[in-house]
Amino acid sequence: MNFTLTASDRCSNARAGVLHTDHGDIPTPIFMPVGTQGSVKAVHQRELRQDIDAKIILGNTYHLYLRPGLDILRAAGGLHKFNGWERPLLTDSGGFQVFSLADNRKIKEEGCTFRSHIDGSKHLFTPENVMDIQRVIGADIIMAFDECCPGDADYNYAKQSMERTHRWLDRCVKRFGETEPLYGYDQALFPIVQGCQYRDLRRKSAEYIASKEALGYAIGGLAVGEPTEVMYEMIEIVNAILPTDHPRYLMGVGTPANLLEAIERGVDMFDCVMPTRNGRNGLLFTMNGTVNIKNKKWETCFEPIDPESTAECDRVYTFAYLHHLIHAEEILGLQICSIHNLAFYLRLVREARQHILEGDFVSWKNALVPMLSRRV
RNA sequence: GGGGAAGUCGCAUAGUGGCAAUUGCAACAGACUGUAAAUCUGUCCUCUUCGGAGUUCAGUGGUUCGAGUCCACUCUUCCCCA
Repeated sequence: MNFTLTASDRCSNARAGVLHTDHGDIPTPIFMPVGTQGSVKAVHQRELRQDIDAKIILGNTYHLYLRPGLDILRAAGGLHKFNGWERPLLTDSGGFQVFSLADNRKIKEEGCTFRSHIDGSKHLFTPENVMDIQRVIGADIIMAFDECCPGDADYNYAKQSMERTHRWLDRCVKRFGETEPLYGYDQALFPIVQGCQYRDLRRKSAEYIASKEALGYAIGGLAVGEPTEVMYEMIEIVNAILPTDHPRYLMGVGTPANLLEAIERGVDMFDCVMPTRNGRNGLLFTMNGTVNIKNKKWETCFEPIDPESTAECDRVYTFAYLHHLIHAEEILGLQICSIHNLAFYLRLVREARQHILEGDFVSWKNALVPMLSRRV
């Protein structure tokens, strides 16, 4: 795997590039739809390819390890074969579940013990076995096992957590180096910057992570409760330290405006459940702002959802019809909302890339951000 | 014609002397950021300065300190027998 930096914006830290993998090229900046359990919820692979043109999607180590389990994934020949997705895949390590399943886990130096949310059984995740599990899943990009620290953690906890994440990283790198891909194509390990909302910790973490000479670098532990401005500041601090010739991946972010602000600050890759989850909950992202399709005002709006969209459903179906489907709890409604939002996110990063190449990214972004944050 | 049962805030329900009144649905809003989420929260008689205030349980009248609840009559609906 390698990264080509195609263009750097003169007025900001925004960049355009291409990430080459054995499953195909990924133009950056890029948004990666989240497919936790080997499926992007409510969206067919056909739609991901044709309507949305997703270049890479995520899977999750914790969820796939619990179900279907490693025996099945190994027998299938890895996740690409199992779910029929022949483009690149990235797996998160379970570090986010250390945060989101806080009531069901215990962190120790060795690793983290989880109680399964499915059947209550106990499992131990260590940096070593998380590398082994991600070898079996077989994503093109795999993530270091970290702790995603809560946004309101105090300084001492954030420091301890960060230092432990660094020690875990060393063990991840060691194990990763001692093992081979199982299915005949390369895998890259991305380390993750932590440090919560503390400037000196973020700097320290970025320096430590940068010293690992990885193929890409991730920024974790943001958008977990801290103010948006703090998040932007942390991105600036970290990206000033991370090498420029490798992709930077901002984990779990965010709103359309968050994406553009982070791109301006030099981020290349994003993933977030927001387009799919909020879509299933009736929220549409558009160039004019957010639409709550459940609201009565859409009952009689017979305009197509988005005539400019790459997704056929956006051109064919109207707001009124979608309003009806969501109220009637028809599954098709969830599908249309999810496809629309993902197509919108991919269009947003595609346009961002185009404007970086054309050299007018900042003015384009500054005009668009206030629109994106409105409520329609 | 005779006998029986029942009418509660859109619908359906709870309530057997202290009640602006239970619960579900519907409706109307809001939240959601490396997915334990097709989930969760709020409002849902009227007004409100969010402290409260005012009118309610088919209708009318009565008993009672106090009635959705007890009594009388009226109206309406359903069931059974002719």
